Amino acid sequence: MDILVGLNPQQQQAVLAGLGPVLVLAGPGSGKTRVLTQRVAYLISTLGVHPYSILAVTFTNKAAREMESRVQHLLGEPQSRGLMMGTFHSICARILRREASQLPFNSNFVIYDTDDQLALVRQALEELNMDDKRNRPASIHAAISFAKNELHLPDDFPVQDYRSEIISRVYRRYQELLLTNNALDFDDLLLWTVHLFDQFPATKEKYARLFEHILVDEFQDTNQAQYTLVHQLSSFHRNLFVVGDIDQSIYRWRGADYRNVLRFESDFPDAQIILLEQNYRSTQAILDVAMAVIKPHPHRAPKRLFTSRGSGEIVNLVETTDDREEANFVVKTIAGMIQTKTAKPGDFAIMYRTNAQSRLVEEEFLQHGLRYRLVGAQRFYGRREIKDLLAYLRLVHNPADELSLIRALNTPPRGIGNKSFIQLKAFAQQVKLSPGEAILSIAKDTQSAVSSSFPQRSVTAIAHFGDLLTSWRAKVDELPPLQILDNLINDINYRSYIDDGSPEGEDRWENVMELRRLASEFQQPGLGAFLERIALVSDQDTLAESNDAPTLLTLHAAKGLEFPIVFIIGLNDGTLPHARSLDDMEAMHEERRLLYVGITRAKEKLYLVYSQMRSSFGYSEPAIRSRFIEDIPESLLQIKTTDDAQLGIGIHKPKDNWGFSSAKSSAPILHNRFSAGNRVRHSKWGEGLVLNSVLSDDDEVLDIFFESVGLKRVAASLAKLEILTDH
DNA sequence: CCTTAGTCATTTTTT
DNA sequence: ATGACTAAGG
Repeated sequence: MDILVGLNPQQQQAVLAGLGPVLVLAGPGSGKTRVLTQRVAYLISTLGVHPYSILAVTFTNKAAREMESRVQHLLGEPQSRGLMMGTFHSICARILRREASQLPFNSNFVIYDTDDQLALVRQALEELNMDDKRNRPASIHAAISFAKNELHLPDDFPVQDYRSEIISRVYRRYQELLLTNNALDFDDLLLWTVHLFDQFPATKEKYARLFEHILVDEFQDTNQAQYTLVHQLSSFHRNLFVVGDIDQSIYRWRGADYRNVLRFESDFPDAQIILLEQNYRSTQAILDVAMAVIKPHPHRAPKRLFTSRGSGEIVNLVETTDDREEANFVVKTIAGMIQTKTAKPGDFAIMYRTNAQSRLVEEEFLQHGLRYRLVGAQRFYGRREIKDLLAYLRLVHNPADELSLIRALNTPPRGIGNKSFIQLKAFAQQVKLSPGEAILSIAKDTQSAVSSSFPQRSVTAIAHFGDLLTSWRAKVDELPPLQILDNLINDINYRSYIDDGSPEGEDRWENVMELRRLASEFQQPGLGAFLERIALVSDQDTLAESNDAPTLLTLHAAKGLEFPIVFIIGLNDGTLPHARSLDDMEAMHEERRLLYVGITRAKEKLYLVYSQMRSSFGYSEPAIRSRFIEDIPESLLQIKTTDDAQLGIGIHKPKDNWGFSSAKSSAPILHNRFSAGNRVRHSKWGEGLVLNSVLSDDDEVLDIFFESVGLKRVAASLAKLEILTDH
């Protein structure tokens, strides 16, 4: 049977495991994706299971798509049609749309992102006359989210003290607000689905009978709600196949509980347990470091990792002077290896603890004129122009969405301000409609609004907006998302609003074009699928398909991926482990696991990098190297310093008396355009005095003292500088 | 109603 | 250092 070709005995055992519960404990790089894929193929082709009777839960939607295409490839074309695959969140969204008639929202619900969720918490606080300074919205929201993941509804939210009383009341109001907006937050998707199955046993039974086989990846990162859901869905057939690795559990902070793996063993005492220990990804040198890092972790089942890939190159531990130099080291090293053809640009990954750390590295890439790809959904969807247009689309899809209405109503400005909106809300309440629906009714019949003490001017403006909304909605079931998007971009003249001809304006328009490209992937009429995809994109989903450039990503986003050459930067106490976990044992253990995940992403080469100084909030402070480094025996490491001559890729830099390093080493190709003593004018910062000018790579780096902002370091090619005096 | 200057908080990690 | 939010002016 060619489904088993190339699998080791343990992998085969997993693929062929019989009916009933199965727990696969899979170390990093042990081929668990292959096992999952081949098992699905095996179920369909050999056991004759219908694809639509199989539910496979993956950690990202991208992983689901990949698995689907691999299964298809194994089986030959159409046999895999109907497979239910996706993340917990996207699967729940599908179920909820189908079953919305039994629930207090309709199937056009929108999924609120983090910003919307916070806005709603703020609104709840305000309505309850609570101070949002004393009660931080973010922390209240975290508490609500935590409660939801533990399946606590407002009614059974445990109230023990003053703070939980506050949270309980905000939670209750927050939940009401979501429903009036016909909106769900991320946690609701899980919560409502569990609730649905609880309240309507017949519905639960329908799905439990449907899914003969359920497969769950990354089981160590499920939370209480997801665990319950898996139980409900597998309650009929009990064919539950879960794959996980406690050592790789990194989402405790969002409610995940690796003890679900242990709970599985006790809840299903008859479960077959299969251990995958052979690693097919990394060299032994990398695995040894990984095991040294994870070894001190308490209460873990000791797992041996072994590889047949040979010992490989020793792992590098690199000390740099500060974080700027850290970034410089990484990019220089990469540039060097690309130049000497030691590696391809797509072979590299740079991993860090916090998103903020990407910036210095990005700047360094820019300086070197190298392309890179950045993993992170927030960066794109957080942009103003994207949020604007999505607000319009969501409103067209679901007029009850008040948050989107507020955003769309006055972008671009059309004379409907706060006052008019308050009047609108009052009017809407009178006629028992949501504000969005009220606008539609005003467009139809201006008189009703005028008569209820609305100034004529705002009625006209609102009616105009209502006409637009009505016209878009009229075609929403006929046109694909791209058409709807284009229509509204035209109708509101959006380009002239955001693109003023400046470079920033062009960037904004570029982003709109990117959104159009995303929309064009959806051919079917209707906005539901498109909006849902956007709401539930994971960071990994944004990873561009073409991998011909180094990848920048957080350690969290790196989960499940692999790269030939990996740099893990910022290995300093306070960064990794993060300062926020210093006083929490469990959190500290999770930081260790996070580093373990990062290390085990590497196939050939690994660089662990830290620096003596780190800057945060703009100030540079001394830092000590990560405590986790101390757990690695020195014999496993090649220790380097960037002022070490042996490194020799031009990282060595003499220090000038400002404490800045200046790279005079590279042969100057250009001439200095500026010199110390020049007075210059900068478009934003005004006049300044050049203190120092240094040629670096193919640019001129200037230290300038501006009257307005003080000392700045700029690249002459980027900052448009005008010389005021000549010597 | 929209622009601007000043204040302030912000740094985990993400569906 | 940067950006988001608030209060005052056009």
